Amino acid sequence: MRDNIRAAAVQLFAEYGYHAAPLRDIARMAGIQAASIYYHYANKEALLVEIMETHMRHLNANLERILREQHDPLKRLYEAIANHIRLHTSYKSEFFIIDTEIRALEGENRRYILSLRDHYESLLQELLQDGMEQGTFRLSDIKVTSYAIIAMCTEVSTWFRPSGRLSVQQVIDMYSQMITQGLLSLSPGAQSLEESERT
Amino acid sequence: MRDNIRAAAVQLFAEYGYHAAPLRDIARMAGIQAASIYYHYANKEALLVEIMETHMRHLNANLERILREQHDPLKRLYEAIANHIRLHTSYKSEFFIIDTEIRALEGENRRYILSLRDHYESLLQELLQDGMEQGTFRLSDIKVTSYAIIAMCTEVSTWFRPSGRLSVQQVIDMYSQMITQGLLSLSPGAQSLEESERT
DNA sequence: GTCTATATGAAGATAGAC
DNA sequence: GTCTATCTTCATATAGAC
Repeated sequence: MRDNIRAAAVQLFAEYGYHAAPLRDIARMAGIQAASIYYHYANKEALLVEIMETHMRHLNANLERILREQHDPLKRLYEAIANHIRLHTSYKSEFFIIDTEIRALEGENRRYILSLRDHYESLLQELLQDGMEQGTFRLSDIKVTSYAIIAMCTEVSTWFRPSGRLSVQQVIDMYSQMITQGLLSLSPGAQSLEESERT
Repeated sequence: MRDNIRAAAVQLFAEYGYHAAPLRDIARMAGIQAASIYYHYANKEALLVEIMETHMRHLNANLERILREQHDPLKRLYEAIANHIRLHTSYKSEFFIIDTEIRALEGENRRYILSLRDHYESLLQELLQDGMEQGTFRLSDIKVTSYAIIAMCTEVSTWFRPSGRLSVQQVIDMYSQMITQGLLSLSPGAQSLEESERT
C-alpha cells in the first residue's frame, strides 16, 4: 500500500503540482481514505521528500559509478549523458517533480534535497574539469557548462514519449553529439561569426 | 495600482508558486485588501495569464524581428540566443513563472499560453531548418535541437544573479559558443568516441 | 491498517457600504 | 477604488472505533 500511495502521489504531483494535488485524490487513487495515508507517511511533505530522495540518489549513485569505472573524458561524458537521459525518460514524472517542486519543501527537507542536487552538479563538474585538464574539452566556464548540460538533458523528461517517434538511445546519441560537437557543420574556426559576415 | 498588484504577484508566484501564494499576501504587498484586487483583475488566474502573456509576446516579437531583419543563419542564431538570455535575465521571475506554472492554467487560458510557446518553438525551428538547408548547420533533428537550445537558455533564469560573477553578455557568448561549437577542443571528427578508445 | 467523524484553518471570491 | 464583513469550499491533519 505504501507503494500504491507513492505511485498515486507521483502521478498527481506531476500532473497538477504538489500544492494542487489533494491528499483525498491521492488516497482515492490508491483505493483508501485520506486519513489512512497518515499510517504510512507522517504528512504530505514526507511523501514528496521520499519521491525526490529516491531518484536523486539513484542518479548520483550511477554517476559515481561511471566516474569510478571510466577514465576517458569523452566516454565519461557520454555515459553521464546516457545515465541522465535514461533515468529522466524511465522516471519521467518523478524527475519532473524533482525539477519543479523543490520550492514546495521547507527547512531541513529542502536543504537535504538541494544537497543531493549540488552533489550531482559537483560530480559533473569534476568530470568536465578533468576533461579540460586533459585537453579533451575546450576550456570553458565549468559551472555554466554543467548547468547547460543538465538543463538540456533534464528537459527531455517534459517532451519524451515512450511511444513517440524517437527511441531513448536515439535521444541519447543526439544530445551527446549536440553537447560535444555543437551545431556548426564546419570544423571549429573554419567559419566564425566574423568570417561569415563577408559572405 | 494594477502594476503594483502584478509586481507583487510576480514576486510571490516565483518564490512560492502560484497555488502556494495567497491573494491576501499579494494584496498586503501591494498595500491593499484582498477584495480590492478583484476591482483590477477578474480572478487570480487572470493575474497569472497576464504575466505570462506579456512576456511571451515580447519574446516572440523580438525573435520575429530578428528573422525579418537578419538572414545569415549564424547571426540569426546568435541574436536568437542573445534575445532569449537577455529577456530571461532581465525578467527572471516572470520567465521562471512561465516555465513552471503553465499547468496551473485551465482550459482556454492554458491553450492560449501554450500556443504562444508553440509559436516561439516554430520560429526557432524555422531558423534551424533554414540554416541546415544552407549548409551552415549540421543536419540534425530540428525539433529535438530546438528543445535543447530553449531548455539550456531558459534555465539561465534560475541561476543568474545580476550582481554575480558573470555579465549577461558573457553568458550570451558562452551559450552561443557551446551551442555552435560544442565541448570538444578538437575539430569534429578528429577525435571520435571510437578513436579515443585506442588511447 | 483502515475506517468514520471531525477539528482547524485558510483559501478564493462576492456583497454592499463609503 | 478601496474597504469590512462574510460566504462557501476545501485543505491537511488528528482522534478513536473496529
